[in-house]
Amino acid sequence: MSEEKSLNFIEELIENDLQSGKTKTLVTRFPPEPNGYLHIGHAKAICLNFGLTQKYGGYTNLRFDDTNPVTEKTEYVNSQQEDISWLGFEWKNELYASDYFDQLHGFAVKLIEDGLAYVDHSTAEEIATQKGTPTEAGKPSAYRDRSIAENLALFASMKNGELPDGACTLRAKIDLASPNMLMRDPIIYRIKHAHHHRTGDAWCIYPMYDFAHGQSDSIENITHSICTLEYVSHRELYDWFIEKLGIFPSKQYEFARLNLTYTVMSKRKLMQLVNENLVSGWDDPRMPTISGLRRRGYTPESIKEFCERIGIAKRENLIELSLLEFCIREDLNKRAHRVMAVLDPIKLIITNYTKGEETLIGENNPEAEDKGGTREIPFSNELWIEREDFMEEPAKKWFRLAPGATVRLKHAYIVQCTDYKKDENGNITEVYCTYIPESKSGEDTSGINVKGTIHWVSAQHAKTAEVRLYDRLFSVESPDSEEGDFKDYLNPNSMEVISKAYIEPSLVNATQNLGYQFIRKGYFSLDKDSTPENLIFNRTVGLKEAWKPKS
RNA sequence: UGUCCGAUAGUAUAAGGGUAGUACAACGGUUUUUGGUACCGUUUGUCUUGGUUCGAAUCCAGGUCGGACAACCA
Repeated sequence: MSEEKSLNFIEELIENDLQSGKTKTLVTRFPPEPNGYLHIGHAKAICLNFGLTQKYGGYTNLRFDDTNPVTEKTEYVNSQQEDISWLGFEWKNELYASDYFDQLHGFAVKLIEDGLAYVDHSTAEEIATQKGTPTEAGKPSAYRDRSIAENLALFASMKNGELPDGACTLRAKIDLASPNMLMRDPIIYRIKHAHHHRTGDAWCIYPMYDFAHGQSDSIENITHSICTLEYVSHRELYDWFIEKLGIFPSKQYEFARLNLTYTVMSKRKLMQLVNENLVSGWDDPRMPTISGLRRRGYTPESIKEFCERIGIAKRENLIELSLLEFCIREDLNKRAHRVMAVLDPIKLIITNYTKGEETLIGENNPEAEDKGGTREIPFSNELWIEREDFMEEPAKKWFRLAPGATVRLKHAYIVQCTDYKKDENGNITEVYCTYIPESKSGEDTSGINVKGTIHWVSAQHAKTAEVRLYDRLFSVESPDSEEGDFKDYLNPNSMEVISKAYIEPSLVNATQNLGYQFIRKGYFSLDKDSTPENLIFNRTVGLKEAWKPKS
């Protein structure tokens, strides 16, 4: 019974630190920059950071890494908080790197006083060329050896707004010959006369990421600062600042970020899709954003399960979208109510049904323990059925309707096709059947066995809805690694809108809190823009398809 | 040409010197009033060359391949 789940490398590290006493209380943080919406890749990091402290005790802070006022907005702060909460995680403290601007400024002054930082008036281009290349050492700036007093005065005038943007920067004095480019006197403060979403106009100098992140971790006593692989080379700098400043030694650990097939994950690219109106917004149901997935009908549980299954490691990875789809199907299979909707209708007329109409009862979910309760489904002699459920000349192993064939109408009777009509273009318009009265669902005494069951909606009782069928956003597995512009690989069929689908009447009471399975068609959820007058359903994911007709 | 990180089925992820396992995918079957679900089964793997060892995915050395690093972004 003790099937102990293997630990990922970060859990191993933490268990060691806990056992050795190096870590007393585990403290992690999730540190988004509020310059975009969170996506499924962030969800992986969120699940990791919050999951770790849930598992081992301790707590997780939410800290906005807001050191670049020109790209950051309160709108993003709000959306990011909403997404994390929706996933079901609670942060201990809501913090901002900007809370530490005073302390960070003090750290910079200390570095100057210790002869470890200097004000550089070189231009950006000069700094770039002086930096050398990975195989070639950098050269010192002409301003590298200014006196401490001069640096202090200059930094003060930077802070006091006496200099325009770009006039100079504050640089750490480390090692221009380091094989690690980040150690070649990195810029730690730059002048930006910009309005900050929280500090307003209090500052005109802002710390760089490398001078803010580690120190913020340290201020918060973060024990394990977990980030993605691209920060590996920053770790040396991270440790250097902490050591020179003599502050709490937070430690940084890196794992491989999530990549998903048929999508892109960089905030820059997602922003492009939004800005160029290639999607309807950050929460477009085709977007890999948390808000997009939510609108698409994904549940928090399914996303967390996905993050659990993909694992944590240091090797680059590209996860197949089918795994995400598996996770949402698995979850929705347990909870979604089954209903009937016809997306591409043709009429089915039952010629021997003389009762006019009757009310049938259907279980909402055969997979749920209580069957999800029941609902009433009106039945009559004229129904809408799916165009694809009738074949004039049936394929091999065809279980659905065809001339002479019998099928079960879900929750209702067995019918046999007697005739059909076509329009001048050869499209089927009507299918005629006779029904077998004693084959009623639940009280079938006909003794007839049919292979196929199809869904339907009573024509006179049907309601209508707009149904949006979503598919993968890109038509290639890895848009990032294709030649040219990633936008050239957008899937032109990523959204198909069915403006008038027929739905069973019970769906007028649909809510956004519940997923629905349109029987045999897939899982759907009510869109946030849906109104009682104009119902809108989004296809979350199709059902797994096991059969495709072969000529 | 430098430094750092990595390499296990199609995709992910375990095995921490002793039988290469799990999930998704694919394929086949049983059940089924959803061609869904559930259940059963099948196929497919340790980058390479040496070394250490009774024994190597695991330890060591070389190679190969992939990724990261030269923003006043994070």
